[in-house]
Amino acid sequence: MSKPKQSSTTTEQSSTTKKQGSTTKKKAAVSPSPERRRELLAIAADVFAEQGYNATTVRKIADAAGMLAGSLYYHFDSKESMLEEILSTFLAELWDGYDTVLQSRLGPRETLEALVTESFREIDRHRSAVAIYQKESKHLVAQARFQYLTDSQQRFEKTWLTTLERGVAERVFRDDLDIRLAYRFVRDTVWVAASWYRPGGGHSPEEIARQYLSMVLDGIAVRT
Amino acid sequence: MSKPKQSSTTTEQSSTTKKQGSTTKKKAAVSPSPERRRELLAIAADVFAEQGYNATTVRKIADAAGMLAGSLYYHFDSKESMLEEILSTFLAELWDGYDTVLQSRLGPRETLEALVTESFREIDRHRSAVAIYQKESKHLVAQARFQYLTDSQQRFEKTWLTTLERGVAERVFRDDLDIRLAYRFVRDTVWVAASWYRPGGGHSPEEIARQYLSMVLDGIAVRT
DNA sequence: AGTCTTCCCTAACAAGTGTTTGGTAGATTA
DNA sequence: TAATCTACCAAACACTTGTTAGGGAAGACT
Repeated sequence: MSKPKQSSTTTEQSSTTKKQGSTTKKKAAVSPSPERRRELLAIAADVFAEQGYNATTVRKIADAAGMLAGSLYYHFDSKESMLEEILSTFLAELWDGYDTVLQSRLGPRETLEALVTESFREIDRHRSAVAIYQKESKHLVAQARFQYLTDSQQRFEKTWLTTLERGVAERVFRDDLDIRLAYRFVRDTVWVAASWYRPGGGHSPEEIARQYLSMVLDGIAVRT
Repeated sequence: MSKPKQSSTTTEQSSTTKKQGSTTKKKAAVSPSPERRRELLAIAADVFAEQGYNATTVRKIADAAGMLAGSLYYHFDSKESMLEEILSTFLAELWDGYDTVLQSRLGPRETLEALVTESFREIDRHRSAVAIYQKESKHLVAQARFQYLTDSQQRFEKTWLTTLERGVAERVFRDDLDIRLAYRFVRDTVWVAASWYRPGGGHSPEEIARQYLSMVLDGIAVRT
């Protein structure tokens, strides 16, 4: 929201926009160390998660990092590119975990259990990123820059739907449910946990996964 | 986020702050018709829900309403008071519905079913307000002005926990589950539906409620 | 007829926004 | 020792933000 500078629509080589003119890509500061970047991104992610992306000013991030607003631009192109880097690294690691699960070619029920458990582990590791993803992804998908969010979402949906359909075909999941509703049900129940989950809160990710799976698979009612 | 004007901290009777000095309470425009207010609030709620509160400028709301930004202040004190009115009227109607259910003194399972069904009806009626509530309430509870959000949340939690505990005591709900986890499970699964639910999408609120209840109560696995 | 009331517009304001530019202290390298 | 590089600061910039003040057109009421 904003994007100052840039006068009209097409002309770009005008006056103030000098950018750079040396190395390879866009501008991206001089040569910041990757470790410091990660530190700052972790801080930014926490602030984004707590206050919301739009409500977070670069000055607040800088405050939390013990520096001034302008100094952030030594490490990052823009506030938005911080957000992008946070979300894309999270999604990359998430799919790393998912792919490992999917390559094991388990049965549908075991696949579902493994995916859910893996999801809770990711929530444990990337709590802030997950919270940001949930709150902001809906607006971001409209922007071309965040195309990978849409891609990921579609792959996500396909993965889950396939698993559920396989389960129905193999008679381990009920066949009297709207499968898309079931998908959203499973998906949402898992990820909203990021909004209240705090690491070190007595429950390990695996424990939470076990209980959630127990409820999702068998329900909360007593069997009669 | 902002709050311009108001120079220092305590002095208030300075220069520009004339406010008014006539009727009774704060300032609140002259005498806008309640119907027009409701119209504008509905529009504002849609924009808030779609873009997020902080990302929504008063000019965007005014655009959607076919008027200019300043004109909104004939009807409302501030952008924040629009948000407050949207959320408080939603919560009032929600508790209206809940209280009707609770006063029927049904059994725990029937209470749960009725509460969930009522929740989906509210999502149907106040889709935008629910979406706003979910995204923003976490930041808002910090502000004294939104104290009623905290109150409502606590009453919500108490209502659900009591119902679940009663169910466990009467042996209709499983006793091997962490009841607080079960609470969050039920609560979240219901309300996140607002993020994808669109009225007229083939499913009535009652239908969705039925399917959700079926999953929550009996699980998605086939009974063996 | 005139006065009031309702509802909006025009035009500005002060504060806050993301971002840029130039500089500089301290470590690293030549 | 001088040159270079790293990571930051200080100060500004163009723009956007919520909000206000004054005014005016159209109808309602006296």
